[in-house]
Amino acid sequence: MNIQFKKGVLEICVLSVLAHKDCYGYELVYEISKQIDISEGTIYPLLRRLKDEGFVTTYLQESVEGPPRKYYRLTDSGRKEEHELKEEWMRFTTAVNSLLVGNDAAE
Amino acid sequence: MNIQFKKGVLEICVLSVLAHKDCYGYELVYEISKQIDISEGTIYPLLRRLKDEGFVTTYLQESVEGPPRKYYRLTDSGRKEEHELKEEWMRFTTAVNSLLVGNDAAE
DNA sequence: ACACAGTATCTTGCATAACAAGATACATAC
DNA sequence: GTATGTATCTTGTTATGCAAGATACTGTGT
Repeated sequence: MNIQFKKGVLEICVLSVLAHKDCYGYELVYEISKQIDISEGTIYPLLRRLKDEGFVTTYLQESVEGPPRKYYRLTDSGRKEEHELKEEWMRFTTAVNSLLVGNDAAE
Repeated sequence: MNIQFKKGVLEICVLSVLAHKDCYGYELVYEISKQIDISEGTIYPLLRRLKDEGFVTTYLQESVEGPPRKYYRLTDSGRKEEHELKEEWMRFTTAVNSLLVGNDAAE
């Protein structure tokens, strides 16, 4: 998979999953990996950024299967960001596709 | 516009425009800018990479409006790359959208 | 002659984000 | 006590886009 394509997009994916339910990091990797390859070395720094920017808050919860889990929950600001980023992503892919298709049609 | 989204995508855009017609760098900026912001500091290094990788060849042509233009033409390898990258881009956006829509539906 | 705008190419240094690899630690099973 | 699965986090590397500026040719206005 082209790593470059993911730049900026994984952030929307994380926000989008969190808009559905609170998750811990390891769980997010599992959920997103159903569609897109993502590694732990990517998710944890990303989650830290989202917290630093105020888009998520965290809380710890114990687990019977291993060490305690750090859950992430969207803030209002995070919900707004999720919405805006998603709109921007849609605009962007529409623009790209019109460029690609436009040139396909002309071949 | 989110700069990160463009990572890797501008390369397909350039290849796709070149699949339609030979272009010089300045012209590519103009064509792609109709849909996506792109600057000259991006296009020239990108074109050099594409040439180093054997996806394009170049030829000079004089202009009455300024300095000579360096035209870029797709090679067979470049045409193949354009096709493969486009397919990968389609697969990627489908995967992302299914993640985003999936969570929209669950809200 | 001189300055300026438009056309055209190219380079340097910076910012960002994803990843591989590894460190750490808890729980359970063998 | 060793290995496996769960879980978090850090370090160093890599790739790409951008702003800013350098260079140079052509035509226009003064």
